[in-house]
Amino acid sequence: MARATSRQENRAQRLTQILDAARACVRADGFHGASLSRISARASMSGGHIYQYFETKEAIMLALCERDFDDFLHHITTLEDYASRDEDAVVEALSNEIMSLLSHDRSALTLEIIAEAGRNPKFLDLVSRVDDQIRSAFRTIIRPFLAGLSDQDIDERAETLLVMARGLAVHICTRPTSDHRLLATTFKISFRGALSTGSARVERKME
Amino acid sequence: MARATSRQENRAQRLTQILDAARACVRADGFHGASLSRISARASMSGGHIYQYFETKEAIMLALCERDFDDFLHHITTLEDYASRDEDAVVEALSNEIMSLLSHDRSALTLEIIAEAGRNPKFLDLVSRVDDQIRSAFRTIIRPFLAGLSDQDIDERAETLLVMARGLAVHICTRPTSDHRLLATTFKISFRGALSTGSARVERKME
Amino acid sequence: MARATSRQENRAQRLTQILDAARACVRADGFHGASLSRISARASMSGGHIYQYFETKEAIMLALCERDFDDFLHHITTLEDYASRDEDAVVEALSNEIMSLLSHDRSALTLEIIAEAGRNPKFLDLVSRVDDQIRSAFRTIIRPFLAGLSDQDIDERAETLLVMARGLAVHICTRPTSDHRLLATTFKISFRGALSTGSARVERKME
Amino acid sequence: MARATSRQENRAQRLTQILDAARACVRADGFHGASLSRISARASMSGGHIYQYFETKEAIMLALCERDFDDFLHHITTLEDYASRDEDAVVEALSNEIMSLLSHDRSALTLEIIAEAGRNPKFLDLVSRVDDQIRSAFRTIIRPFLAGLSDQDIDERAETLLVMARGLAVHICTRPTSDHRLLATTFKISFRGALSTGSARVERKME
DNA sequence: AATGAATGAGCATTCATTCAT
DNA sequence: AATGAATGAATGCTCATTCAT
Repeated sequence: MARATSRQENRAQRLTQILDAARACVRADGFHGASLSRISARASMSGGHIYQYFETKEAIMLALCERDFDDFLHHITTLEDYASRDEDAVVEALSNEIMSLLSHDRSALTLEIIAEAGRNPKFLDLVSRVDDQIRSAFRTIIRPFLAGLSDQDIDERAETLLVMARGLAVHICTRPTSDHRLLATTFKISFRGALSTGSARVERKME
Repeated sequence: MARATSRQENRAQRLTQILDAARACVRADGFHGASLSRISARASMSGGHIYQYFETKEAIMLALCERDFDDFLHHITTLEDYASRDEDAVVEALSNEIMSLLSHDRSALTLEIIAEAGRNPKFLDLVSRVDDQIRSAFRTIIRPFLAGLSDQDIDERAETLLVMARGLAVHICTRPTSDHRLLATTFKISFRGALSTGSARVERKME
Repeated sequence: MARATSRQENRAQRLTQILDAARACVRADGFHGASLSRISARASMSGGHIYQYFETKEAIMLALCERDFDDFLHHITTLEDYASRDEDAVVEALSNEIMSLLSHDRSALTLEIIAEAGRNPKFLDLVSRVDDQIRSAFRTIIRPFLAGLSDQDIDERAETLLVMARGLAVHICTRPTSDHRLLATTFKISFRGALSTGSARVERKME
Repeated sequence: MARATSRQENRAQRLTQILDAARACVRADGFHGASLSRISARASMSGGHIYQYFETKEAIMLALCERDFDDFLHHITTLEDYASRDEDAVVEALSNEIMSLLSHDRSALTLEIIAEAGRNPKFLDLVSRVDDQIRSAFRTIIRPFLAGLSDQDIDERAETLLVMARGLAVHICTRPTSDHRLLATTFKISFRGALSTGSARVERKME
């Protein structure tokens, strides 16, 4: 039993080693630029050994994304608790949470994934699944403040926040020196727009 | 003289050939995956010949991005004419313009560039320059509607629109089947938020 | 004692497991293509464990061939009983026996071995030993019908049958849909030629 | 024109270089054992350069076989001239021709191909095409001597010679020291059997 | 007896780039 | 201006084998 446990632990640790190394390499060289020989060197393993844990390089990348997304989603779902607070508090808290989730490290990986998703359906699936959950969380959070609106209206507003979150990830990577507070503020501005019932006018004009 | 002109024209045509081919290859395989042998085949030129126009593969990619960005900026600057219209008209018109600029084709290329910019300063420079111009255009457009606000306030709102534009590019690639009208609406919602002077409250809370 | 027996039995069973798995893998992928990891998977053993039964992959292959050849030879030697029958009966019976020994399965393996024997003396030894025994059996069978001929003459005729048997193995593999009855007939035609004393003329011309 | 010619010549020479090197490597290590790095070294070319002439290693091997087979077939078809000679002369001449075509070198390659054909349809096609032509040549040669026999009878006899030819190739590889005269004799013995009309008895007994 | 972790060399193939023509 | 021959390093991946447990 102790033996088996230690083996499983060892295996889990190896997986972590590989994914950590892969993450660092992807950050340095991108998905395609990250080579298995460099990943294995960074993981302090022989090249061949990695293939006892992952069947292909793509599998490593997918696992890496999944791990990252799982972590992200775990935090996202806790946001739903904000649904019961008052508007200003929610805007404030959610914006800060979003910003803290969007570390430079994670954002860079996210952009790699998104670029890859344009060509590889496996990655697109991953992205879609995360999108769905984020959208759903946002919907839950904003619905109480938009009592009179239709489901479609609420969906549009949730989508707005999702678009902003994606845009923030881009910004964090392309403007590495930019002020986080400024970025948080842009999210709040959009958030206010999304919570404003007055903007129903927009819809009317549209149709 | 006629000879010289024709030479220059020939050269310009070759450049176009190469960049068009490179663009198609990048869309199919990404920056890293696009190989010079495939680019040269698509451009109907020999592999070696390309090196009389570009020193490295990276130079091709940079030129490709520059060409795309120039085209984008040319359209963006024309947007500044909207500055004189009334609010609803501007929201409506600008949103539609943005959406039409963000073709799937261009968005996909933009994401490649952005991902690359995360680790290659030459690409980051390119992206930053475009960002600056877009931001500036947005500022010009929204300023008339936000008469009493400080420059910083206006900057925040312009930045919001820029973030949204980037987020929309992401969305267009990762949700290829999604409704363009929905995406346009999300931009409008943010836009309304950015034009709302009431959201000054947000700022007060922040500091 | 019982323990020892069971140990030996266990070992024998393991050997069989390995060789059966190796055979299946060789058939699927050839000598070179058959990998130890696939063999061990098919044998339901760990990769490392196999090395307690065989020192190298080559040793497995040699053992596999030996086992197959032993089985083949066991059948071949029983053919010598035909020596006492009348000519037509022997031609008929021996041809059928040969055909039934040359299953597609065995023939495919034989061809692998023969190709390997061309460059690996260990396999060549194996093949030579089997050849010798087949030749000897054929000699015993045909001698009664060729009373007046010299040993050399009889050797030539036995060799003829051996060549035909090898050729049939090739044919069975390269013409998988071909009629077994046709192949049996070709053997009979050669057999008749080998039993015909008239063909002594041929020899005379030769020298 | 001179330029173009020299280029084509250069290319043809390179192809020959590669195929010669491949042939030597296959003889030494077999189809799968022959590595491209060794082939390219033997051909005095860089590894990558070979891929401007052949798309895959398999393509090299197929081209190698085709070249060998073409040469073989070119000789085989000249055999049909024997059809007009008298029986003894034909037996003598054809047997010697066959033996001279079956050099050790070619036979070894043939065995590789045959073993491979069991798994790879592309090689099987190659072998089948050659088989068909050899069979056809044999048929043309023996028909004049078997005037009264049915087409099926003649087919059986032609097939007999084909089986012998294949068996001889095997023998030449597995008994490298064996006497070529002995092997020629075995072919003659079968040949006599195939030309004997008396063996019609065989057929009668068979059914 | 049995596992499977671990290695490092080797594989076929592709690549950006250079150069003689 | 234009070709495509040529290079050699690098890629993802598989292999036979060893070893600690």
